[in-house]
Amino acid sequence: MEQERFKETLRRRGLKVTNQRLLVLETIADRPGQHLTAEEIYELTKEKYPEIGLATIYRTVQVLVELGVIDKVSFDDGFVRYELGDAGQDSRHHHHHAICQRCGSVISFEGDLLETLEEALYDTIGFVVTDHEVKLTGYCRECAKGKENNMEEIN
Amino acid sequence: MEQERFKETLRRRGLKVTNQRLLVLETIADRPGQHLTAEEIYELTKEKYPEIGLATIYRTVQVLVELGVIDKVSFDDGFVRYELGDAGQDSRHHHHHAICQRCGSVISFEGDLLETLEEALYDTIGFVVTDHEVKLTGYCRECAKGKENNMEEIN
DNA sequence: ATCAATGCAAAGGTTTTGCAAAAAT
DNA sequence: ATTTTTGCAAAACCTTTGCATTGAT
Repeated sequence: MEQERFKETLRRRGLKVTNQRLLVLETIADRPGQHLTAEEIYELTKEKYPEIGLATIYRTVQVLVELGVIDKVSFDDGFVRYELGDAGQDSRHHHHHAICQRCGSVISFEGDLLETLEEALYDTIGFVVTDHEVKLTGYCRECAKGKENNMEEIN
Repeated sequence: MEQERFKETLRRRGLKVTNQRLLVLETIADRPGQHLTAEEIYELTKEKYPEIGLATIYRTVQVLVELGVIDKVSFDDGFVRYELGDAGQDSRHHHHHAICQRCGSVISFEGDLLETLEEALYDTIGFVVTDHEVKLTGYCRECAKGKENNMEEIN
């Protein structure tokens, strides 16, 4: 199963397999498509392991990010958020976000149209891309509708 | 000159033209291509106006972002940064960043290959894109070189 | 004269750190 | 037995806010 691979990854790096690490990953893995803050991960993990501390959450997500198991994302709302990484798929990440600037909803979508850009970057300045993040801002369908009725607010 | 247009923008919004606002914008505008933190803007602006307070910097960059004069960017190093906006060019921003994960250097580049993606997003889910940000992570030429000689560190 | 903007200091919120105790190898 | 990890509380950090004063219109 998936968890065995994670334990193996920890051991390979000389890190210890702890209940806290397994549970934090489980919390995130059980909610694909969500983008959890440290505080949210803390509250959710406490349901299964009430004695866990917030500092452990911070230390654990740091480890998980370093291992490439989860990704760090930010939607500029003052919180750093974490989501399951799409590592292991085909070595590149193709997972992006569209953030509604009115209601704050986040839509995730796939797309691999950055490959030509990445090749060009390597050819011109020698930059080797290992990861990329595309963040689109705008208005989701609902809010785009509402916007038309509220032009005073916008301009 | 450029500054007149800024004063005009402030007035049009009912905001007052103050020395602090002019100087903060000048600090940023004088350093194209740099990505300054609030603290850096504070230190630099203090050279010209020693009595300015850090709170004013925070309040001013907030205004400048709202006016679209500067953009807020983050390279996940714990600082929010600001750079001159490329607004006014042709209504869309085409300015992106490649961040070296070893040395932290940031390379800015242009590119408008997101248009097809944005059209597709509108056609499929009705999302109206007003801005976009592309963040590439990887290794700059120098660090990519160094990496080959230091595989222990990486794996 | 009016109302917005500033500076300072204090408060706010998230994230990190020191350290002794507990757990994993 | 050794070394890492944890939990707690305190500290650090960036950012925001309250308020009296100053400054712009």
